[in-house]
Amino acid sequence: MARIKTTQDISRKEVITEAAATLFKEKGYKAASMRDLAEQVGVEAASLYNHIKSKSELLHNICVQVANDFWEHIHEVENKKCTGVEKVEAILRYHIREMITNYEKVYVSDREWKHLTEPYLSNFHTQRREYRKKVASIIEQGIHKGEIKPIDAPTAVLIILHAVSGIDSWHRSKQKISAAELEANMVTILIDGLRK
Amino acid sequence: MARIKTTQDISRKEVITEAAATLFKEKGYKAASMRDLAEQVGVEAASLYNHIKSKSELLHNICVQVANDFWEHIHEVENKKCTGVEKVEAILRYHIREMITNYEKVYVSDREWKHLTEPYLSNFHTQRREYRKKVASIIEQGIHKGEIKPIDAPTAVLIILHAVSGIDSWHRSKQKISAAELEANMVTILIDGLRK
DNA sequence: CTCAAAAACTAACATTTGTAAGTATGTAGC
DNA sequence: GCTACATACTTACAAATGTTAGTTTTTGAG
Repeated sequence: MARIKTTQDISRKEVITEAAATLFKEKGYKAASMRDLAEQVGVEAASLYNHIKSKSELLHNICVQVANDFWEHIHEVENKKCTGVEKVEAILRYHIREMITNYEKVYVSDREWKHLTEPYLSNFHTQRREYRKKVASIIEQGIHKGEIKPIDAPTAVLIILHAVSGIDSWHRSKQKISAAELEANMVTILIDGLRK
Repeated sequence: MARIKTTQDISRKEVITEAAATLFKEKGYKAASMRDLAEQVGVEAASLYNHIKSKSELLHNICVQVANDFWEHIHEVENKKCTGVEKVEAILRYHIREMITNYEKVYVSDREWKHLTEPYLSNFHTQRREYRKKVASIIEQGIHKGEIKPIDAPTAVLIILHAVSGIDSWHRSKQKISAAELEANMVTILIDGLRK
């Protein structure tokens, strides 16, 4: 009888969730079946239900975990004593690093959250909007202080956050530059684009 | 008996394709059912098959149409006599405008092409890669001529193209700035970020 | 070794899916 | 009005899906 491999640190539920993230990223939430997922962890589909409640719970857990990480981080940034540009740069760098180290989950949270069920869908949506407002507000402060060009803040947010999701292509790229170089390049282009 | 509304210029197949684009954008290709689509055009699901061959043909048509538009445009740009920065700006502006005027189809082509079937999937994938190479090559020329900062060109491409897909948020935004302002802001941030 | 708990299995289910076959209805030219 | 064609409808089906129920196997503590 096949068993889901675990270590002391990582529960079977976590193993399943990790595999789900990879699968959801590759095929999309809807196209990924529980039988696919079961095969990935080396077990029959029904066996998964000894560890999880439902498919949608998997997506939910992924999205919540990612959302909380970003939520926590932006609060730290808000309380920092530094310039607006520096704050934006810190946020950007965090997004880049998360997208590199935590790829599958961040990707899934970003592209598949539409398939969350209520009330989690509304919660997620709201938190996402709030997050963007926070970033926009930091940018606006920077504009007022003359550090940042007089641009439309929501547009800047949109550019920065979506640009990061392009790291997807970097992951798939054969001859890739290092993660550090990638980060440096992205910061150069985007932060210089903002700076006055 | 309900009938699909048409004008002289637009065939029933086109009506269905437009509705499909909207539906695929909202729910995702996999989650959008033919019964959903049928309801949208005011007809029974099976009736759609008098006009189309299959669900996947709809996605295929959408993706091909969008891909061809961009493909054609970049060839025009390549043959233009102007600086590299101007070429990149032209490409960026085209992307922005397409994302604004041709929203649903461009969005679907961008996010749902993974669900294309072979051999169309491979073709699309290849063309997409070639397209990005072309843009990267334009940027590299600009770097050599000293118009553009010495950055990693593929990274710049990734940023620009993905930033545009953020226009999605702009469409959903309640109190949006005008399309012209949006374009101006995006060009300011991104092109200034590239320029030396 | 024993035994309870954990984790796997098999079998089955109700739905939903894309689509085919056959039939009815609407429409346009004669 | 008649005919032919386009377009719709009804019915049906096979495959795939998420999930439950019930059973067997494995594991680890005493």
